Amino acid sequence: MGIAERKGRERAEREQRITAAARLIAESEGWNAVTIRRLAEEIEYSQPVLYSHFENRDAIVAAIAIEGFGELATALRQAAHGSAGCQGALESVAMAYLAFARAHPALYEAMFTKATGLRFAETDTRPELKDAFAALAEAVGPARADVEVATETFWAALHGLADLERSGRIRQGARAARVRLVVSCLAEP
Amino acid sequence: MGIAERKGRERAEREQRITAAARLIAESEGWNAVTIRRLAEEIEYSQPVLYSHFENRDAIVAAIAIEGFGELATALRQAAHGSAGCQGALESVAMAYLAFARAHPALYEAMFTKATGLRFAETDTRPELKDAFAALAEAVGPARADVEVATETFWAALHGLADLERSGRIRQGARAARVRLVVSCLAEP
DNA sequence: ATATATATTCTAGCATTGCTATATTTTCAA
DNA sequence: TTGAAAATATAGCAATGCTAGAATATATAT
Repeated sequence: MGIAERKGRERAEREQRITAAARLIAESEGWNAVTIRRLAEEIEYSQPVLYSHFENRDAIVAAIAIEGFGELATALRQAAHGSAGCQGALESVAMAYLAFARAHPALYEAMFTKATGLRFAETDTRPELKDAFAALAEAVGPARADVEVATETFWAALHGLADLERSGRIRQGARAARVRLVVSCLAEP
Repeated sequence: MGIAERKGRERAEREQRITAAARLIAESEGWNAVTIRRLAEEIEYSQPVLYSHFENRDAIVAAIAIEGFGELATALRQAAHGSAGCQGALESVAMAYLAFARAHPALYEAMFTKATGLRFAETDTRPELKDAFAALAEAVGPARADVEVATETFWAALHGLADLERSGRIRQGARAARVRLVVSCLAEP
């Protein structure tokens, strides 16, 4: 009997609707507008139902953050493959990273400032997180010996640029110049 | 009659007590523990008094963030003067930046993630913000032609490193290596 | 010195939030 | 069809940011 399967499917669907609604609201009105009541209304169930899917509000944000890391990884890989040459790929990846952050500000916020509980270097690290790091390492790797240090530094530079751009603390216009500086640093030995 | 002066002094003192209490609580228990009720209790006044000093809770965080930028500026300058040579100064400044973020995590959080409303490149930008940027530029400046781009990129790299370290997403051990990489990039033409 | 006006502070409460205990309904198997 | 179990809803708690209005203290003018 496929009853259990159907129920499982329906639950997964509803869970998806929850995160989708949360993402939509967060992107259009900010994370403060993402309340349990609002989400319950959106999916047309009562509030306690949400707690049968997620332990608490933060867990919803964390789930979305993990989605985001998966999407970021594919976006970076797509950029890497679209461009030939080491330096060209690095620059493409860097620009893709910043574009991603700019296109989904609430998602990026979930990934890097809301869901701080998601560690990287631990045993329970979700594959999506490792994969995003790996996508960056692939772009950095071929050109350098100290891959890990270089990748961490590359990531930090990109994240810093994304964050300071978002908060309007560095000029929006000089993005390309800053990326060129970062990339030129990492491309050479 | 110095009555108005006395009142002004008392008000300023009370305001200082509010931000001091908020900072203390934030550093020891996190920003969630910084509630208006808690602060009111701490300064031994009723809650509405706080609203005669600050428009709302966020304004308290913003005031603390500005304090933080001032302190960061002096810390960076101290590091720059303590070390001779261009490259040496750059590295000292970088390490001082990361140490500052590590020593006052709640303060740093206030500066860069809580008080997002504080813009840099606008007319109403507080001098403390400009000064912190200037302190970085002083360290970057002598070695480069494109000072502004280089300073923005330097800042972004440092902020990214601080943020990813704080959230445990890059290894705590390799800090020096990453800083060396960043500095070597900016020191050379 | 006293009364009045002004400034200051407090009490009490509203609306919203995350979350949960409990009641109710629906679903499935015997 | 009926009874157990799973799923869902109602109602409410405690905490939060914030504010209206009452009450108190303070300074000035007579």
